[in-house]
Amino acid sequence: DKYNGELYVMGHTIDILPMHPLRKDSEEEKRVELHLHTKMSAMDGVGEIENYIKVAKSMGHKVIAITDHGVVQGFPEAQKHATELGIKVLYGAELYMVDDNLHYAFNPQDILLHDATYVCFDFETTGLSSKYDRIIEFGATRFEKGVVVDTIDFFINPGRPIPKKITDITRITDEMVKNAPGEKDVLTKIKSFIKDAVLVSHNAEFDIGFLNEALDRNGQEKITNPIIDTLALSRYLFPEARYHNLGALCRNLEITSYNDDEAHRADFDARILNEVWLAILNILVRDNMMMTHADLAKLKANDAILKHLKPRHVVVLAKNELGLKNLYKLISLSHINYLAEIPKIPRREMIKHHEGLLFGSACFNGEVFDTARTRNKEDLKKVLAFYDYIEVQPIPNYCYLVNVGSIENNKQVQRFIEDIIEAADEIGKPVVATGDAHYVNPEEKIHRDVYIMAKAVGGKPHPLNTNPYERAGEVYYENPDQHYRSTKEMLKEFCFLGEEKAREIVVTNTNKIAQTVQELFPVKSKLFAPKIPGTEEFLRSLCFKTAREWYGNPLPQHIEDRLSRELNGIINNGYSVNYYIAHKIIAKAKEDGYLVGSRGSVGSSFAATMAYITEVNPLKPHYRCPNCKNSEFVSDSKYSSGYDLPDKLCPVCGTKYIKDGQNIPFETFLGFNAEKIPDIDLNFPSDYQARAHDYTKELLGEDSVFRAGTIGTTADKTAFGYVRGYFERLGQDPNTVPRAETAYLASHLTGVKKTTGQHPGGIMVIPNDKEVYDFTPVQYPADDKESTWKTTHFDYRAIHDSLLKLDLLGHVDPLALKMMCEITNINVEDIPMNDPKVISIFSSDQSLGRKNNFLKVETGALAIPEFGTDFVRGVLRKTRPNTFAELVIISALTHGENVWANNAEDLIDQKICGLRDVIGCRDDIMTYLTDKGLEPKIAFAIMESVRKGKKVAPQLADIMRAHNVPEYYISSCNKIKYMFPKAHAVAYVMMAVRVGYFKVYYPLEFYATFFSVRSKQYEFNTMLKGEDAITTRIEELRRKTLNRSERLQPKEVGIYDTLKIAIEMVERGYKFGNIDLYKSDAVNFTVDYDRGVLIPPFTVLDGLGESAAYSVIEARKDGKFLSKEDLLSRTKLNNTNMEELESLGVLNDLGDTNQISIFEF
DNA sequence: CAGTCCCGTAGGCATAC
DNA sequence: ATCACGTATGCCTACGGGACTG
Ligand SMILES: Nc1nc2c(ncn2[C@H]2C[C@H](O)[C@@H](COP(=O)(O)OP(=O)(O)OP(=O)(O)O)O2)c(=O)[nH]1
Ligand SMILES: [Mg+2]
Ligand SMILES: [Mg+2]
Ligand SMILES: [Zn+2]
Repeated sequence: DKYNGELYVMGHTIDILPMHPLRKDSEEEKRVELHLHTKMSAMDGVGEIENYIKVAKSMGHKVIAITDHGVVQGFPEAQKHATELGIKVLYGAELYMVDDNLHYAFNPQDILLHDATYVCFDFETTGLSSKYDRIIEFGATRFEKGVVVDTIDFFINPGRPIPKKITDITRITDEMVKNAPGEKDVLTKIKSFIKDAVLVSHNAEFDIGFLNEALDRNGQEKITNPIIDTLALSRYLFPEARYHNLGALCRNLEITSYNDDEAHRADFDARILNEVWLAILNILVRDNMMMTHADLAKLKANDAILKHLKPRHVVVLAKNELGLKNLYKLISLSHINYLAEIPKIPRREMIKHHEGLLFGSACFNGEVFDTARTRNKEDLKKVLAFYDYIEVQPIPNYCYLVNVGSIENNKQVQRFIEDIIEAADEIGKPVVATGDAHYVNPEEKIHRDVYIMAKAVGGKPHPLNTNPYERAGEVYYENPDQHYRSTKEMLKEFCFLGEEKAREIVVTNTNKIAQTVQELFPVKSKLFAPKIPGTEEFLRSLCFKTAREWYGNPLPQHIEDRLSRELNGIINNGYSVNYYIAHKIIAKAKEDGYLVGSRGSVGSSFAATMAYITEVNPLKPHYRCPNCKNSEFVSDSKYSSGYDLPDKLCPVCGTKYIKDGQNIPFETFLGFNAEKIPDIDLNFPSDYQARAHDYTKELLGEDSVFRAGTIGTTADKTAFGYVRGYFERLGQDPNTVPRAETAYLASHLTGVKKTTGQHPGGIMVIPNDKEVYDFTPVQYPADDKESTWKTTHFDYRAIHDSLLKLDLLGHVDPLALKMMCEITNINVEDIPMNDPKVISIFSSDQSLGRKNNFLKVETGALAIPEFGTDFVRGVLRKTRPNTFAELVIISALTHGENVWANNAEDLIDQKICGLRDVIGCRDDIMTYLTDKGLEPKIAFAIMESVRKGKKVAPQLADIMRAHNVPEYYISSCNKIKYMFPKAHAVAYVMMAVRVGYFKVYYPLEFYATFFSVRSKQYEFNTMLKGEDAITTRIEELRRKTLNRSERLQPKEVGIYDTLKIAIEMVERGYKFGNIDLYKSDAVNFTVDYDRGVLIPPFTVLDGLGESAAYSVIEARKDGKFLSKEDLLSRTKLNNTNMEELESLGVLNDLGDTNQISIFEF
């Protein structure tokens, strides 16, 4: 397209080709992948577990491991898809292990530190490996009785070229060592210098490793001198410090003689080290003059060292249920006790929890490969001993190290791999070839490339990025190949070992490991409900007590029957504790002066009504007498809500009847036989929610309640951003990339974990006889140690079937109602549900009494919760409801995709149904189908699948047809994407009616509350100016919505929403007053009854937030503001705030400075 | 007095009921 | 190009300004 530069393909005919075949594996005997990352490896894995499993199946693989970075959040999906395809999953994770017991001393001896003789020394070498590299310089100082008595420094010819990298660091060239003696000729010299002194080195394992290796090579004994490591001591002394190199240690010890120009030469470093050691020695013996070399081992480092200890990757696989639990414990410990930006786990905890687990040595970030790179075989074997099996990976997996120059070339990588295998063979540790897969197929490599290029959460570069700081001129090397490899591919990668050896590590050993692992199912389907002695009886008697208070004693038989039946279901299925707790929290909130809103399917339970958990009464429409407890049930099908019954006096005692009953089946909540696991939902005022949550800890104990966790992943918008960033960093303008390509790439980047979070209200309850680790690991949300809640590592869906949830949600409605009740002195319970004027606002705006109608509204539903949007008001306009029952139907019809639009609306338009016979809520489906003669359980199952947006299964649709369910009904079911339970609709209509009551009868209080708690955005100068200004602005914004090329910014949408309510208020004859330094509240609109206006809070101004607003309230308690200067200095207002206040005329009475102001007095 | 850190404010995004 | 589900919590980032620090 020449106009927009996009590439277009014009299709004339379309042939549907067969699916691209999944990859095969031509080897007969299959390998097992023991190291694999899914999208749950944050900002790194791009392979979908479902696809891994499908490809594994296609390749004939029977087993596959899942080992994400530090987490097990991929387990649920893995189990789901593996079960479907009959693949066995090895459940595990790749953990970050640290050694937090520091080795300050080697070869311990009982020598008094304060008067020992020391040799501080340092080597320069050709590289990091004591085996493959050589010493090129030795420098040392000898220190006796408080004075340096000798120093020494000389070069050693390594007999090989010095790598450029080393010359860059040390400034030592081949030329300088050319005439120096060789290694063999200097050993005696070194030994005679150090004699039997205590040796001090910075990173002793490195220096001593080189020395011993050299001695060994030349047939000499290793040294036995006592050794001190100042690197470990640096961590001990400065646990918070990030860096512990010699320069950093000098800065921390305030040693100033260190300088970068002379550093990294053995003579200089040895001299500095001598100073360093003296300083440390002073600190150590200050408290304990008698401290010995051996005593150093007893020093106990602070936990803060964890943060800066280098983590080593270790793969952990669960062999059985015990192992799974131990794995969950390790995951929890690392995310809670040892969290240090990343979840670390000390080796000792690994050892403690080893039972049921297999430890594998992981990738090049594991200690095995590191040891192979830096140490000799003997050390390597010691390291290998910790592991149950040893991993080696294809050479391309290590390319990062070669690219950045840490390893010379692939040949050297191969040598390290061979060394590892040789050492492992000698001590009988099985070696396995692992692929460390990060994506499924080779062509998906670019998806990971995009993530390697992207910044992780917190702005951190990906560890494999070869130009992490985006320096111009530096290279982004090609990233390693890490797709899911076939046996054939893997054998080829290891052909350098010879056919037999390759087969052993690729096929034989991986299968052996897999065989020692039991097939596990981490997602449990059995429910473990909490038990507290006495709660069942408490609940039963509470419910019957309320019932008798309401309906008399003895209870009418059908009420007694329903309550008993419900209570049996509730108690037998383990819900009594949750009912009990919900009851207690609500009682507490009320005691604390708060309202609690009802919500959710629990309103279908009469027992819940009786326990005051919901305001919804699910019984059939009825009257009951508050005085003599007489009740009267109404069978007239005209009334489907008790609130619509005509007023009536009790025939027995003449008292005005209470009207109630919504006709809701209990089964919507729990099913016929507890087929589903509902939660209990409650709407707490937003400012009370946290307290409600805290109270569960008090009631059940800290170890029994956990906030449900959520997993935040990359979705569309973020994915597009990453793709654009990727092209930008490669120097390409992302706007020149075809949109289709960007979209294609982005679509493959979604679902990758970024962070974790907290469920909006869900509190998971752990039964007393279980531990949380029986179900899930725990963590802090977003790994934030300051969080008041620990969260479940798995999200709610994964543990839905095994644990109960209390959903203590936040909502503005109860908060708003409380505010309105307080300023009007009205009791919520006294607000009628059938006030004709109030009900009329849902079909007409007459009762609002407005002078003008700029927006041409036809109903009064604006600003009524869940009814005030353009869409819902449109439905109201079309249906003009005038009963509570109709509002309930409309509530459900206007929530969820394809419920009204493309569905009920069409049926009504085509006169196939009336408003009262379309599917008007979830429960309708079950009731209707049972009436048609379907088995209740089948009717229930269909209801559940419809409300979840799933189509009715074909067999079930056939059953429906067999029972004469019309085709339109089936297709209506199939279109619904989501549907309210009736109980929820009732609860929400109740709230809407209450809010409507205030809107009709207490407009100023209503608008004050609306603007305080609902409005997201204000444009206060427009609001203050009044009707003309508001209508002009609305018109301007509306024109923008109609204009296709222009879109309203989110902020403008907010302003638009607020102005719509503002104009309604103004048309009803009410006004906004100005901000008043002494009358305005910090955050809420208040009513000025004298002037009949609303006084805005300070926060209506953009950029003036809560903190600044409250500071004004505080400051004015200390007396009047004398001047603008005074106001500015006594509050947290900033200059922009001041300017805005000024332009609104709020500061008219104030002079610029105090002098003038005093003068004016 | 410039650099750094922390706080307040706002907006974007993802997830959930 | 969205004639439509509405309302909630929470995490991350950017930015500007004041307090702190070398
Ligand atoms: N508007 C709207 N409301 C929702 C949606 N999902 C849930 N709600 C409301 C209505 C639900 O009854 C209420 C509680 O949600 P739950 O997830 O607990 O489901 P519910 O209680 O209906 O069924 P349950 O028995 O818990 O499985 O929250 C939604 O997608 N849109
Ligand atoms: Mg629920
Ligand atoms: Mg819920
Ligand atoms: Zn009576």
